[in-house]
Amino acid sequence: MKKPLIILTGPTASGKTDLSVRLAKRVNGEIISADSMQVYKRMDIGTAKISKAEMCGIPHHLIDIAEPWEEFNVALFKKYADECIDDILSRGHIPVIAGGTGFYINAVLYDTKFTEHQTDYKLRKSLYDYAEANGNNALHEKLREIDPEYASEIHPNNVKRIIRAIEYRTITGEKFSEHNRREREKESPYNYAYFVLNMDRNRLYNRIDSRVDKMIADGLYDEVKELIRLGCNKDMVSMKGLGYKELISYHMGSVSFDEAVNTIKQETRHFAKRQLTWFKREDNIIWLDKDKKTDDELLGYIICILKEKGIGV
RNA sequence: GCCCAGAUAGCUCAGUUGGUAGAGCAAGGGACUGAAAAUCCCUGUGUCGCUGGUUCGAUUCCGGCUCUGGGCA
Repeated sequence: MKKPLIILTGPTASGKTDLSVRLAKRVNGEIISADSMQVYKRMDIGTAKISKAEMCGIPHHLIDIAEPWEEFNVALFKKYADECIDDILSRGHIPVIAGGTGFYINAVLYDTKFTEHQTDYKLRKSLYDYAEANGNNALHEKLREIDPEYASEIHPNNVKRIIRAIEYRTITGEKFSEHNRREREKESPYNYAYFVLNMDRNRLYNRIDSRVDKMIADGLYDEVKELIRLGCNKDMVSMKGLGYKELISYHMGSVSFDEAVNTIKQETRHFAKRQLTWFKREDNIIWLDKDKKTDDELLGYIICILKEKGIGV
């Protein structure tokens, strides 16, 4: 008997948070956030983090679990999420994954196996320097020597990925392509329903623009200044978040305030598009069209599907 | 009113010594398995302002017109 799991996601600003709370209430569920930025404390405004009041008493997990200067990644997320799911099920509730990081969702949904090892920053740096000095193609060649399969899949300019593949091979002795193929073949251990919110592109973009304006009005810059005061800098993963990196640039004087805000809007629109690309290639997605249905109707539709699949309810 | 400079892809512009055009950005599409709000890849036909003329052929040269900047009165 597979464990039940509900996933509710969608591009940024599509209205996930609201609907997820209503859904959790309805099915006696608890929410696990799958959001690579909401895991960080002190980053509330820029990540559109849900407030205590908005939670309406529904337990939310994996929010505010790391400091912005701490390391966080998909492997840690997967470990914590697994623990949360077991805990929630053991108490007789249904786990509801809500959040926009498709990569994190997949890790849990397909039970991706992450080996026990630490990131090798020294190796990463030396490989990065190698690419700087000899060109991306030279680094790509290095990968081809140890893992020709992955090398032919990955573009020579995708230095970050190439470095990871070399790092993986160096640390584990296994080819990255082997690992990927093995994990891709996996079937989900869950009896799941994977819902993705979507709406007209222009409407989504307008919502993004006005949400960014609201973040600014709500004091996003003060939040960023406080993070800088605490020692955060642009090289930290947390500070690569939308809204943070741009306002750090403004704070350092490299762009005007208006330019920074416009860049946040632009980059967030690009991000939403990338999220949709991710969801589109997933199997078994159930699309929720916000243009054609109200949230009440969508909720009814979701419940209907959950009943069919025998999940909760 | 006169003079000058523009008018080319959604935007900013390049270009064609006359053979119907191309960059950046935007937009669209895609990849992704320990940085993922990251990283990376692919996609450029548009009455070349309108209208006459020269020419085998004009977006390109010439004239007129319209509009937009700037200058002079």
